[in-house]
Amino acid sequence: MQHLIRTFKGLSDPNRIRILKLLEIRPLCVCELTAILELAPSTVSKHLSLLAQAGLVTSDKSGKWVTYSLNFSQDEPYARHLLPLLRSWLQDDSTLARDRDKLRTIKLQNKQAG
Amino acid sequence: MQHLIRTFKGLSDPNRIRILKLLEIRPLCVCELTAILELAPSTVSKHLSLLAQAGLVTSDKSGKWVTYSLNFSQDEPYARHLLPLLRSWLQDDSTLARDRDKLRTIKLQNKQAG
DNA sequence: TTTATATTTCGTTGTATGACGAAATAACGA
DNA sequence: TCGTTATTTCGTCATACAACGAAATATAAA
Repeated sequence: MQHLIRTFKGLSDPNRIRILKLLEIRPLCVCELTAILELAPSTVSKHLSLLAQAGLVTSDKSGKWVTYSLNFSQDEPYARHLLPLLRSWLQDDSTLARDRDKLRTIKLQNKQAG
Repeated sequence: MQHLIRTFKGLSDPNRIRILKLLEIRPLCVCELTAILELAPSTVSKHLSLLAQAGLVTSDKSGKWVTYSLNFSQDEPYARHLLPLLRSWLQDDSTLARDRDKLRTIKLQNKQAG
């Protein structure tokens, strides 16, 4: 029960939904998400930590960056069922569309910087 | 977005999950749920109000009683997809099993009283 | 009509949550 | 090494939420 509650709580915040909808596109590091959401890095990190505890995302550290991805693992049946539903929902949301636009810009900046 | 958040918040409390899992068995009035959950009637009423706002349940007043049911209406796609998932989950939870037992007892009491 | 039952609304209280900034930790680059 | 960048942890603050009891409303029963 507790884990299911944690999972639903993970899905119960608009900024966490924005994060999950961005991770549908590709895995992202905290700094990319921070730039798109325009929240403090500590805030984004906290959200990601909650999503990880809920089993909705996994993290992978490589060098300076911690990359977060959607978690479709067998070990997390709740996430495994809910993430595909979430993918099918909110396809016309304007905030999420703007976030996707911002992701494209940020990607470009990264390529220029790298 | 807001409605999806409301729906997930509706699912983010253990007592509301208990209510939904009881409504899987049959529609129930506030007083039956109050007796099973052993919470104040005002608390149960508040939970049901939140669940109704989330589109997860509907209410039907007849005489003294207000009966709540799971909402599988076309108008509520989130509930329509999430309630069947919830039905498939938590099948071995001991608190929920005790709640189901209590429902059987309460039903008997009602029959004796009526 | 009066009483009892069912439900909701309102006000209060303690706890949980989301936001931030400051500071600690880790790894890269000059 | 030293500074920069990325990330997390900690402390704080304002708001949201779950619980209760008291009171208001509505219906049934005596």
